Amino acid sequence: MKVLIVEDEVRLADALGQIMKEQHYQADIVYNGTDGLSCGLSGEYDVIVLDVMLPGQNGFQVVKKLREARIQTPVLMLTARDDIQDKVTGLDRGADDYMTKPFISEELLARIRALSRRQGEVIVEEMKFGDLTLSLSANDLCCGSKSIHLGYKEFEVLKILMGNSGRIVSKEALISRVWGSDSDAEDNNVEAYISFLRKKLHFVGSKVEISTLRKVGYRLEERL
Amino acid sequence: MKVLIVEDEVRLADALGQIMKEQHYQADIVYNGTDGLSCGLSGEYDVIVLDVMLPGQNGFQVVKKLREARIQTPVLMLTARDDIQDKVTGLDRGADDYMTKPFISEELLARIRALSRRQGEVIVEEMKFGDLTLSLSANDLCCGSKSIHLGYKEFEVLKILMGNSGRIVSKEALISRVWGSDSDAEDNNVEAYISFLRKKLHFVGSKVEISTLRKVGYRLEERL
DNA sequence: AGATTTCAGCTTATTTTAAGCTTAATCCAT
DNA sequence: ATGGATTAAGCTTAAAATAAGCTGAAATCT
Repeated sequence: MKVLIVEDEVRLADALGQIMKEQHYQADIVYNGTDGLSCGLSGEYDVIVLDVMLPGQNGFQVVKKLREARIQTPVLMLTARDDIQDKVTGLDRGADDYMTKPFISEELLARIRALSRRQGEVIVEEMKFGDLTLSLSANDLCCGSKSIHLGYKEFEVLKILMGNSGRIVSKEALISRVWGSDSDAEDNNVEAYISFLRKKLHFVGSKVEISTLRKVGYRLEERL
Repeated sequence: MKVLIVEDEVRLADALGQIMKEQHYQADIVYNGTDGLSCGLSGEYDVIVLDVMLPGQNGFQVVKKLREARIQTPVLMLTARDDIQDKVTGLDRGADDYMTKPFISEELLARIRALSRRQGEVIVEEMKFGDLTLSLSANDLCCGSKSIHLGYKEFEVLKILMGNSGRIVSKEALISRVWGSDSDAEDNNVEAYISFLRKKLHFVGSKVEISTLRKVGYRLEERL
């Protein structure tokens, strides 16, 4: 079991390293966000323990970039503040769990065990809706024999729509889940992506369409 | 689903009202503890969102009095401080959940859903009256095999009429709930929408009609 | 280069407004 | 009281105004 610890307070970082050692976990310690990111990108860890407040890049930025690079290593974020906004931001950016300081080693270990277990779960490879198949690993949208690649945001938007099979998803919900709940993205950003997606749905010849409910949101529907 | 919001910061209160509106929840807003208590005592709400710091009576006093009056409506308390003592006090006095500001709408909604679920209530997807069905997710009005789309305001007006099955609803009430209590909409606006709705009721061939009570208001009635 | 954001012009749906109309209530002279 | 005149309330519509949403192209990131 390999754990990466990204924590700038040297005393705490060493204490964490010590705790890991006692469990016979192999721990690497780095003291800033940039190093954390480059180590994390190697994909060799089973769990990453990541402080939010870091010199250089903060924890949110690190986890976001890791996820953008498709690194799925479970991340446990640490923060001094018990701030819900922080928590939501962290989880939105792709963190898997969240713990406020101070904490006791038992709790840390329990959470790390839980996260590493989660790795063993089956990972869904694709989502379906109507005649569409969305490949979650390749970000490809397929319909029949045709297939087209989706960009990151196109992919995320469609994934959320498909995940809510047929239910209405508001622009606000899409903004907070794709752009981040603290972002300043405007409605038009969503509109633009909806437009891109409609073009691609048409390209692959799907019967599925994104229907608009004015002042409410969007949802997937299958034309007959 | 009816939600009572008791919050003295007008901006926040309005934002909360807006969030509720987006979910098609019916929200009443009051700005002090005393009004909160008297509305809460009516027992007509599914959830009460109650700020702790309020002019007049504070949130703790309000929830305590509600419970003393045997009102069991779930209460979600809001506070600026993340103070464990506050939390304990609130829960001791009878609050059901507790959330610190700032928070995001997703979390608020999740907690409200949890509280209303606890009540045993299922979240309604449609409303019925006579031979009419109003789809709350699609804003569609159905009668038998016919169906027609309602615009946002048409939908809101009809929803309120249906929600008061058969009772009289005044123009003022419709204005304050559909246009907003601070709006300067005139009676004629309501009349226009009533007219639009009557046309649509006729179109779908419903036996339900909107009857006028001069100088009093409107109500739904079913023709025989 | 590819992804993303921004912006402007456009289309379409919703909302407001206002004028002319209908219906109901009130008043007043018979 | 009765019934016509007067007034107020409400109804209906078309047109105007506004708002929401769409899309292509340019600009900006990465």
